[in-house]
Amino acid sequence: MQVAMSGGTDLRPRLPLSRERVLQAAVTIADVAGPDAVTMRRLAEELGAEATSLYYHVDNKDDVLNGIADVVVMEISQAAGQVGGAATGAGWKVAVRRRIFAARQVLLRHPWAPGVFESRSGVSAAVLRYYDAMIGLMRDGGLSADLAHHALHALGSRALGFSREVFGPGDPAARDAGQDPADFAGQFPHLAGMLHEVVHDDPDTNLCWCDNQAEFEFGLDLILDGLDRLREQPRSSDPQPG
Amino acid sequence: MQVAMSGGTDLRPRLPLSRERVLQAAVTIADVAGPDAVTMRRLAEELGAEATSLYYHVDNKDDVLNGIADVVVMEISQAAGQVGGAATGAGWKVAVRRRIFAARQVLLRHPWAPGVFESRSGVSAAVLRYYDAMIGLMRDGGLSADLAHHALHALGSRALGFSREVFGPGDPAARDAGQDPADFAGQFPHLAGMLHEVVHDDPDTNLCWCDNQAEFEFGLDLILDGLDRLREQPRSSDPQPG
DNA sequence: ACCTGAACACCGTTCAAGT
DNA sequence: ACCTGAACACCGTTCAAGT
Repeated sequence: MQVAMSGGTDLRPRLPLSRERVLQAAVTIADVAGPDAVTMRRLAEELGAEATSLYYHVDNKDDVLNGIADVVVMEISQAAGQVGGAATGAGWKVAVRRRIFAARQVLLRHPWAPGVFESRSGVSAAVLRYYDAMIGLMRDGGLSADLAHHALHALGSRALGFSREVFGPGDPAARDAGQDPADFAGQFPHLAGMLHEVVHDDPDTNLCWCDNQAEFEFGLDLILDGLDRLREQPRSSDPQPG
Repeated sequence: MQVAMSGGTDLRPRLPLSRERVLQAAVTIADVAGPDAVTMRRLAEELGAEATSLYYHVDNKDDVLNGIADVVVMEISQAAGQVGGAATGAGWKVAVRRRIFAARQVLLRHPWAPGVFESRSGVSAAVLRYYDAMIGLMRDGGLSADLAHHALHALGSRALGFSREVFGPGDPAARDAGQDPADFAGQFPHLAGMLHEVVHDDPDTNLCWCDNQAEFEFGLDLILDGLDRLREQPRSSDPQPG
């Protein structure tokens, strides 16, 4: 029950550090200031300690990033585990869909997480657990082991609730400054034509003129429907080379 | 026709720097030493100059990364432009497929490029040009503007020839060291069961036991086939909110 | 066992100064 | 116009030393 009694500026009792506290602080920093703000020094400051003290509780910065990725994955697993249980037959699709949307919901709170996921190499036990449950749903729904395996690859990051968008975020049409916007239709005729027909002033639209949630659903359903079709009429699910 | 005449260690004529030379050097460094090796100091060393000199030709490091991303995108556009021209009707699918595989071929030479793409925000003219051509193929094939738009989102990074894999690269099943491999089947029963049925000792297999090229094709065809079906029998291609 | 301070090698970037 | 040198603020990480 030790309390810092130094009559200085630090009023907080200074809980002892721990791996969990370090990771939690890192998640908070990423949430409020973005992933680049997660530095060992900033982390230490947030915890009222010195940067070098962190190395007693974590291996290095890479360990911190792996750690916060896992924190989010476990949040995702927990949220996904709370949606309705498995269903048999065609119900596998809605069960998987629900889990994926639950995952997506978690990522809204941690928009930096996809970038950190993609910067990691290898796979943690937390991710394996998440995929294990998803495979279970698919197998219960009647997908073969082969098809479930292909399914995970086809879904890719969508299984975890996100997909990298082709446009942005960022300036919609021009990173190159010296570009004449009036010339847009001349330089990109098909793109301009498409946008002209597609644009709808939706409030949920982002900088790329698109409703990300709707596009995520479209792509996800395209894949899930395709998998369901293969479930019903399996063909050579192992593509021949050549 | 100036040549450095200093009788020092530097024998090379020292071409003057230029944005193009800087970007080319950056691509080379990334190719041989990975993207993290692309630092302003290393870049300068490679060019026989000082780090601070680079700032006369590029804005900052972000500009360098945007630049090398565009170099690769332009390589991709050129390779994709050399495959067979457009086809009408159902031929759109094979035309798009060929372009995407051409893109993928380029990325084999620059395996760091996907990571850099994903770290960029906004979209360059080079990317817009690439997508413009792809939209043209789709519209010629009979896809509506709306469907072509959804298609780009659904393809996501696959349009540029890559997809982020769920597993690795890296240690296949365990980033967490303290894990008993004998317990694998106990902790991840569905995963273990799936792998048991799926594993085939293919030489083209990577660390995740999977043939990345075959999985890429599977996922790509799933999406393209789904889109082609929507082309033939369009339904409400604009998903209703709620 | 847990934390600190000093120190090291390495970043990106600026700016006045050189040619 | 083009390049350099010194300098600054900031990294991740080590290690001997403190309690």
